[in-house]
Amino acid sequence: MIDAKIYFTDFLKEKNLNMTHQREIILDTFLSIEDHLSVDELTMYVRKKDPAVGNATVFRTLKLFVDAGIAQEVTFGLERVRYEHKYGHSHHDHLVCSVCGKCIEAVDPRIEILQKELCTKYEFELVEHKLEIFGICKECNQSKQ
Amino acid sequence: MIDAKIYFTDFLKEKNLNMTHQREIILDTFLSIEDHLSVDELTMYVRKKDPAVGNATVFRTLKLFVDAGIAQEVTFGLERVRYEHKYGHSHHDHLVCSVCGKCIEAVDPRIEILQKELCTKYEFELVEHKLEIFGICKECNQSKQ
DNA sequence: GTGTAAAATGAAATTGAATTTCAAAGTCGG
DNA sequence: CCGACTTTGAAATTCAATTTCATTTTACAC
Repeated sequence: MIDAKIYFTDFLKEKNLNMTHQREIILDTFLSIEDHLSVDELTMYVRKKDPAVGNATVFRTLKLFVDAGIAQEVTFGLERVRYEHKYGHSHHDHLVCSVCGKCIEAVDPRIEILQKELCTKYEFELVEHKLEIFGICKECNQSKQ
Repeated sequence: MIDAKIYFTDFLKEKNLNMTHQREIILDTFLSIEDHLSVDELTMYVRKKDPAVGNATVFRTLKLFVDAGIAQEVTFGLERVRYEHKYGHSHHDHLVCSVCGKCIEAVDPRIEILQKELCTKYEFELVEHKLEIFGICKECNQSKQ
C-alpha cells in the first residue's frame, strides 16, 4: 500500500502537480478499501475523515489515479462507473452477485490462453479484455433456503 | 427473419398491445441490420422509411424487443447502450475493434466450459456472462501499414 | 359506420450520472 | 512575503436515458 502512495507522489511530481491534503485522504481511503466503489461511494468514505471534501475533487482525483495506473474504471453491466485497485493487482475477471452486489475477483490462466487463440483465429490483435460473470454467490444462495 | 416478426406479433397480442405502423417499420429496420446500433442510430435508419417516427418510440419499441427476447442490450466498455439481435442467435462473445468500432461475434465452447468450472470453484451460481475483447481488427491492422 | 375506452405516438420535459466552469483559496519557489 | 500557478467546492452544464402529456390512432362493441 505504501508503495502506491510513493508511486502516486512521484507521478504528481513528474506532472508538476502537488500532493495536497485532499489527494492524500482520497488516496488513503481508496487504498484502504478493497472494493469497487463509485465516485459518490468513495466520497462518502472520504467525508468520514474530512466532511469538506467535494465530490468533484474525488472525481478528479480518481481520474488522476487512473492516469497514474493506480486505479482502473470498471462497469458491471449497465451500472455506473466504479473504480478498482490496479497498482499491485494483476489482471482478473469478475464474478458479480446479482443479489448482494458483491464482486469476486478470479482468473483462470486457461481462459486467458483460449482468448488469445480466439483472437488469432480472427487475426484480431488483442489489446485488453473484460470477462464478467453474473449470478448468485455462495452466501446469497445459502441464505435463500 | 420472418419468424421474428411472427414471434413479436404474438408477443404483442399476448400483452394486449397492437402491431402498429411504427412498430413494424422499427422491427423491419432492426432485423435488416446485423449490427449493434444505439437508439439514435436505429432512429436514423427508421427515418429513411418514415421521417416522422420519434426517438421515444424507437426507444420504447427496442425495450419491447428486449422484453420479447428479440433484442438484447449491450454496452462495450464505457460506451452508450446498443442493441443486438437475440432471436435466433445463440450466445456469443464480442471482439470489438477500437479503431473502426466493428464488432466480431465469436464463441469458443472451451471458454464457456472453463467459465462454468471457475464458478463451481467459487460455489457461484452462473446466470449469464459477458466477454468482451478489445483490440484491432484484421482490416485496420492491414491498413496501418 | 359510429362511439368509446384503451393504447400509441412525438415533442418536450425530466432525470441522473459524468464532467466542466469559475471564483476563491491554497501551494511553492524565489 | 510575492506572484504565478495549482487546487478546490459549489454550482452549472452536458448528454444519454427515460418519462410526461396532450393528441392521435386503434380495436372492438354496437
